Amino acid sequence: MNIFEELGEKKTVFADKQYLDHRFLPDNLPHREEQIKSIAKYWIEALNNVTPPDITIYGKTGTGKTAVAKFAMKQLKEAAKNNDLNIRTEYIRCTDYTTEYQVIARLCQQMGRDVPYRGWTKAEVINTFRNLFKKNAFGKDLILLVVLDEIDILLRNDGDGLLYTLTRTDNVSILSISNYVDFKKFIKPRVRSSLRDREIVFPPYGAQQLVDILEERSKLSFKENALGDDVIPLCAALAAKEEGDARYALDLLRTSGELSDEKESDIVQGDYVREAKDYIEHNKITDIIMTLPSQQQRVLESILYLTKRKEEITSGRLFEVYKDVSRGDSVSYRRIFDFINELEMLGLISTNTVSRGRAKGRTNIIDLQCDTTVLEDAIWGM
DNA sequence: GCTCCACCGGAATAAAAGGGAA
DNA sequence: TTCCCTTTTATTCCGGTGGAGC
Repeated sequence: MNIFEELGEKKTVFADKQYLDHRFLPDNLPHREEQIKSIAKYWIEALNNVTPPDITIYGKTGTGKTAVAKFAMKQLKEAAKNNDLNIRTEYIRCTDYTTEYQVIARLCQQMGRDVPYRGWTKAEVINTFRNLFKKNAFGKDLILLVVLDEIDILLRNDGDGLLYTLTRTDNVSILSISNYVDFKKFIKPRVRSSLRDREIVFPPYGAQQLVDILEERSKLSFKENALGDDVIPLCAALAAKEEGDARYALDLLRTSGELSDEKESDIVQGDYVREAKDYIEHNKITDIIMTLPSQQQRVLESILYLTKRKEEITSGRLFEVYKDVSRGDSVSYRRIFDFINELEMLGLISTNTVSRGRAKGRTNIIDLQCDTTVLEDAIWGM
């Protein structure tokens, strides 16, 4: 028998897993009606052939920002089609397109103009982009709504040039999505003044709200009676503790189901959820570390070494150990400073700057934020 | 040969609080 | 006790280099 067919016949608690993927866009988003309406209230201008105001969305991970934005895009596209208007919506994730050049080039490409990744000057690309709005044979003005997801990443990396360019292009409206409230500190005043944005805040989901979300999705994705009574409340409770992260809740539910299949059980048990929690945590860390550049792995290795020796990790001591580990092939302290910041952004470590007076000066105290055994497995193992 | 940009490091500036002067 | 200075490192600013697409 064919091995794929054989595996395909294995029994499962799932009806269709795809509905548990956080990228799946459901037809309705429970407990986000208000936020959708807020966006619609501004974007409706586009249907009157007026460029809508810019919008900024804040909220922690898994609070439905991306889903709501995409939902609004879809709805607007439908409405525009019905009214025969020339409205375009483009979604760009700034972790994939990390500089002004890349974003503008991507926008050109998505709107049908071929632009090379390199070779052109920034000005050429921007001109090409702006020309898209000029000639319009059909008389109707083109209005572009750009969704910039995780814009804080781009601002940190490349500055506010992109926002400057976009706000100074007629008929472009920006919807920026950020995990951090303070991302505007990266925007200089000259740009901030032209970014007259409306702000919408996404609060974390509460446990009961997460239950509603999970129940809706589980109806689509699990077979009937495949879930134990306590499974959804448990997933919701655990995710509520993780700052109301719906993505995490969905992950837990899916992984619990997968564990259940592995054990060839007909019903997902509450115990599997707890197992799933460990599994996800372990995998998350391993994934992050595997994709880390080797220099950063070395920094992490040094931190692990010092943690195991129960030494207090100051930035100076870390640099010493790092140089030792690197054996000549090391980068400067200046670089390590950046690496430490990046590791902190990833949630692997935490830092705390303290000052110890005249004799000792300032230093960073670094703490490992993940399980040492998991980290050891990831760095040494495999 | 041109451009973008990831990666890098030097130099300047900022920060905090113990130490010492008053 | 108060206040300011010193010390040491964090943090920022900025420019250089080289690989890669064109």
